[in-house]
Amino acid sequence: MLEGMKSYKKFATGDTILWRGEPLSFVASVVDGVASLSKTMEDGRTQMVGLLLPSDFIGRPGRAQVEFDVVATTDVVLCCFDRKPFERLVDETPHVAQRLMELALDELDAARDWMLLLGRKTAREKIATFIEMLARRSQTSGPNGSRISVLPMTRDQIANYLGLTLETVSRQFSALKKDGIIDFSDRKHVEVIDLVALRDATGDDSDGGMIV
Amino acid sequence: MLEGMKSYKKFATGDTILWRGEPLSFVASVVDGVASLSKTMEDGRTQMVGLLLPSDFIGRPGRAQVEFDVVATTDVVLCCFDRKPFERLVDETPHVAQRLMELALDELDAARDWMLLLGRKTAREKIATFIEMLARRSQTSGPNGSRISVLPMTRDQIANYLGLTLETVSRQFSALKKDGIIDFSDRKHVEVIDLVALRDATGDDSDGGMIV
DNA sequence: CGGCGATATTGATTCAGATCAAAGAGATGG
DNA sequence: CCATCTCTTTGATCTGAATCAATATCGCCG
Repeated sequence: MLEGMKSYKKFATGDTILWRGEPLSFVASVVDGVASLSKTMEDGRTQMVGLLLPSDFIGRPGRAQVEFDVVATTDVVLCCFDRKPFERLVDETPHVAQRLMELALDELDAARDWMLLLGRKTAREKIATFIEMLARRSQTSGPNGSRISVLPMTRDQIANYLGLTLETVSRQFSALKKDGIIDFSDRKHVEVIDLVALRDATGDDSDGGMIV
Repeated sequence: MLEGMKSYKKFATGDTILWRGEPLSFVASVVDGVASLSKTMEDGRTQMVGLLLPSDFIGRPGRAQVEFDVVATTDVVLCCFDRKPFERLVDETPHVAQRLMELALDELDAARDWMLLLGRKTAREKIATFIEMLARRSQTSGPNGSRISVLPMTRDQIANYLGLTLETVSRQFSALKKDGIIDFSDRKHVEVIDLVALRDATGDDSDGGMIV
C-alpha cells in the first residue's frame, strides 16, 4: 500500500540530504549507500551522531524537523514517502507504529554504546571498536574469502564519528597494522588479520555481558 | 486500567535498581528521586548514558532486559507495572504505543546531544552545559527567588555523566565560580549568577539552531 | 560534642591526543 | 600524461585533562 506514494531520490557524495531545522516533507529509507547524521558547533567542531546504512530509516512520525544534518557519505539512493500519507498509515496500522518503535529503541541502544565509546574509550579502543563494527555489519568478504571490509568514509569522517582528529585516526590505523591486527594497502578497505586481538583492543566485555 | 496492576517500590541512594542483562520483570515510571543509566567497562571505567527524573520511564515493551545498569542516584520511588500485562495493554491501545515511541524519540534526541558533548566539548563547556541543563529542568528557585538548583549527584557521578574525572569537575566548578558565572557554598546546590555568560560557556548555538 | 569515613578541593606532574607542519599517494580532468 | 587537488601518512611540539598526592570539609553516629 506504500507503493503508490513512493519515489526514489539520489544524492551525490557530500550532498546534504537534510539540514538541521529544515521542515521535513518526507520520510525515507536508505536503499543504497551510506549517510550520516551530524551535529556541528558554531566554531566548526562536528560530531557524527549516527550512521545510516541500507535499510535504515530517516525521519520520525510526529516530528516536523530533524535536530541534525543528514549528509550523504557516499552516493546515496533513498526511497522516499511523503510525510503526511505516511503518518496516516502509521496511525491506521498499529503494528507499523510498533515496528518503528523497535527501530527507535535499537537506535537508542546504539547511541548509548556510542556514548560509552565517546566518553571513556581511548583512541586505540575507538578505532578497534569501529573496525570491529564494520567487520560485523558490512562483511563484504574479499576476493579470496578473507575478511576485508569496505571503509565507507574518509579518515576525516571517521574522526568525526569517533570524536578524534584525522591525524589520530591515521596513526591508530597504522599502529594496529604494525601490531599485525589489521592490514590495508588501499585507503578504502581494511582486512582483519586477528579478530581476537581486535576484539580485545575494543575494551568491550569479552563475554558480551553474560553473568560470570 | 493500569491501576489494578501498579505497585510502588523504594530504593535507597546507591541501590542498583536493575542490573545489565538481568531479566526484566516490570516496567516503571519514576515518581520521586533521580536514577541513572550507566555502562561500565571491565576495568571499571564507567559512563552514564542517561538520567531519569520524575515522570521518566524505565523499560521497553518488547525487550526482556536492559543493556546498562540502572542505579538510584538519590532515594528513589518507582511506580511499577508487571511487564506482561503492560505489554498486552500496549498491544491493545494504539496510542499508548505511539506515546512510548515519542518518549523513545525524545530520549534519542537527548542521547545525540550528549554525544556531541562527550565527543567534542571541552571540560568547561561540559560543566557549563550540565549546569545550564539543571537550571532549565529542575528550576527549584531558592528562598529569595534566586536561581538556585539542586545538584542531585556527587562530583564523581557528575564526572561519570560528562566523561571527565571528579578532579576536573571540581576544578571547573571552581573556575566558573571565580569567573562570577555561578556561585555555591554547599556541595548540593548551585546558583546561576550570570545566565548569559553560562549559556555562552556551553558552546551551543546561541540562536538554538534558527536559520540566520 | 568529637572523631571518623565519605566527599571535595587544590596542587604538582604526566601523558594521550590535539595542533602545527611537511611530505607522499591517489584520483581527476584537461 | 602531466598538473592539480584531495586525502593520507608521518613527524615535532604543545596542551588540556588525567593521574598522583595531600589537605580540607561535611555529615553521621556514638
